[in-house]
Amino acid sequence: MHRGFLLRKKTGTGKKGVLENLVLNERAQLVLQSIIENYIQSSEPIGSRTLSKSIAATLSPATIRNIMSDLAELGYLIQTHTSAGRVPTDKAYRFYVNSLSTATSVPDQIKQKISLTSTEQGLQVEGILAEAVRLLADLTKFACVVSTPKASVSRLQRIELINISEDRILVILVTKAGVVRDKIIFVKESHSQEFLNSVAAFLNDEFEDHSMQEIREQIHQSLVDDRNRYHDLLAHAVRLGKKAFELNNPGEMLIDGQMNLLLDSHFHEQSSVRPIIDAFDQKNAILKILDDSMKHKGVHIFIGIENDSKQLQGCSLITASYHNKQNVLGSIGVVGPTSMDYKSIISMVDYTAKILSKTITEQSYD
Amino acid sequence: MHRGFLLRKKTGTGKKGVLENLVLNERAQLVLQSIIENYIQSSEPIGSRTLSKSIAATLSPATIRNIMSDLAELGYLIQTHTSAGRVPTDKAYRFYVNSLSTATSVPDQIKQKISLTSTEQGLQVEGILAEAVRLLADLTKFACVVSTPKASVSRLQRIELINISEDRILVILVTKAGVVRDKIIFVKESHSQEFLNSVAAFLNDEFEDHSMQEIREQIHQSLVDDRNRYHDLLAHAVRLGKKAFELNNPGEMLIDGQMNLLLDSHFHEQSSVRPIIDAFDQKNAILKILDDSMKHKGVHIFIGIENDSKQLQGCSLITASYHNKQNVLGSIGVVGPTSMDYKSIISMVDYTAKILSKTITEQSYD
DNA sequence: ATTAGCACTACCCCCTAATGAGTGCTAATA
DNA sequence: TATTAGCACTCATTAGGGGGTAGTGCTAAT
Repeated sequence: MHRGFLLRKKTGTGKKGVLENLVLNERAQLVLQSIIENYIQSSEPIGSRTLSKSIAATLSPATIRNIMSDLAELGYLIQTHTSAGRVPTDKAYRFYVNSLSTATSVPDQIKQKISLTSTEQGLQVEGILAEAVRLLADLTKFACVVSTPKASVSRLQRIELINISEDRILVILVTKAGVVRDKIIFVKESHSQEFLNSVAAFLNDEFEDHSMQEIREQIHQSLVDDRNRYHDLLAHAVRLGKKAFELNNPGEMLIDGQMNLLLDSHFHEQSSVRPIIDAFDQKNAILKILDDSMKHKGVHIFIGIENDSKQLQGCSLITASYHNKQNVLGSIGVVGPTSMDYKSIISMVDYTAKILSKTITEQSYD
Repeated sequence: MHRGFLLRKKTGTGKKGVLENLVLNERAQLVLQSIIENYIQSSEPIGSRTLSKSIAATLSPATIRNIMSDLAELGYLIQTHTSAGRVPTDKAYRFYVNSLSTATSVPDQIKQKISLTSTEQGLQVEGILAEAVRLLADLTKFACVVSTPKASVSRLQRIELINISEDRILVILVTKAGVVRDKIIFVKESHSQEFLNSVAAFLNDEFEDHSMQEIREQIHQSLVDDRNRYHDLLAHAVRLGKKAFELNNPGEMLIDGQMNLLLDSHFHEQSSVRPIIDAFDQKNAILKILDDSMKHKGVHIFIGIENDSKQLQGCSLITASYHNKQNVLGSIGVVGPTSMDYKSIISMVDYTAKILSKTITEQSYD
């Protein structure tokens, strides 16, 4: 048993023998990294012989075998069958991405392709997002998702109330971020358009530039506080406003390039893609990841088994949030095989998110 | 050569020997129909022995072989190789759907599933369409498409102009059909919101209930006719109106269930699905079919080679238009293999389109 | 600590033979 | 004359067997 030589004490801790407290020595790291990179390219099990050729350091196949054997014991590699080469585990990919210098930059050639033309066309945010997600899907050849701006953080640009029938009012909300949302609210009594105009004018006056969250809170306050009860316009404004600003839309997301997954060579069998497709249909698992990724800056990586959702444990997600001048609005991400080329995909997602932020900021309404 | 017995003179024409003028005799029709139905179920070549068991009339395999041989000569069947069973051609499917009694009704069990709940929720038309297309995709297990209401035929409910920056105005158009469209127009001079309000009020007054097409024509007329040139408000209204009503959106469509195609057993090889996926991405070929299908009532069927677009010649489309009280708005359809179960799919598309029409009519703004 | 050498494993590819579902043709039959 | 039984033939599919190969683990030598 020669496991000992492969490990090295973590600086600072004196513990020994407990695997979790130990760190791979440099040579083992090199071998592991090399296996991963080879596998990402070929998506075929890597053997000691192949590796001894491609690796920088000159190590004999036998030595590599020993190292590999230990790496396997530590859970970084597995074999599909006894006499097959080794395949990296999710733990290995995690090691790999952690060891990546975060500053991989996108090749100029690709940078040129990442540009969003929408602004000139006068497209809304949704259009820009659609373009971004399609672009990223084309570039990465995987499936891509983007969450639309969170309603709660966006700030009000304008509200319009349109009388469409006895008991229905069409509400149109325009946010500073450039999102137009419409919904219908039902009312008991009929209102004239003139009256609705005054209500809208009042709400605009009162709430322009406030976040939806704030607005909801203030309206709630007004309802508790009955000072306004006797002022007809105000009372109506508050009542209609409550309905109008009631959150509603469960958070949307746009998807593109799902097909890429099915056509991708990394997913040899269709059965492995099936759960992922289902996750796309149900949306919530992916939305949750996108939401979580809004909380911290930078690129987020979720590798296979790390995902809470069982359906997503066969794939990896790479996400990055986008923002305008004031707020983080949502996030954009790639869904691909755990054996994807993390290095380049990470940089593409990062760069695309930045361009997306820039484009949206430019065309925000303030 | 015993081709003669299989054919029967078309009633009324005396011509003979020209195949196109002849019609299959009843037994041949029965055999062909049986082959098609078997193939639709199994998607495997049908042999004479298999058929002689499943067919209603008692015919020996040998007899069936003779008939099949003739059907093959007439272009209804092909063999993948010499000693394989027969597979129906697109011509056969055309014969088959033409011979279907148009009045196949949907089983109650499925009828129950076809219901659009959106109305209560106060969802817009786009939401209803999204729900309809998803429903149909789930039901048929194929890909489904629906075209959004044509801008040109929809009638104006309301227009809003919102000043969002020095040189940009957000235009919101609400149509009677319940579609809310927004776009940004660029202007040279800045306008106050009050001014925009008067312009909007004028446009609403003038054009409510007119179709977009009409509005565009009338505005065009006003521009030629320079009567209004000296009236400031009018002049601006016409100028802004021109931009606002300029059609732009190239006709949209919603897609769902693309994945079903890739997972479907009828498309054995992925390569055969590829062109169809590409057609989805490019949209125009499918949009054209949906547009065409709006011109006539009822269900439309496009089988394989009948499609103008090469990409779609490997699949069949079944479409039906939907409408509100006044106008045909768009159409909804299924894209599947040429060997799909036409009987049930046709009835599902038909029924879904009807429910869709009903739902949209109910929530139209008049 | 590293490496060379060797026995062993299991997949993959190719060849072959057997199977079987299907055809077309011909002669017999009703 | 239309139908059917019989038969030879075709060809995809499957199973089995051997050789090749890429890989492993172990041991002994360096």
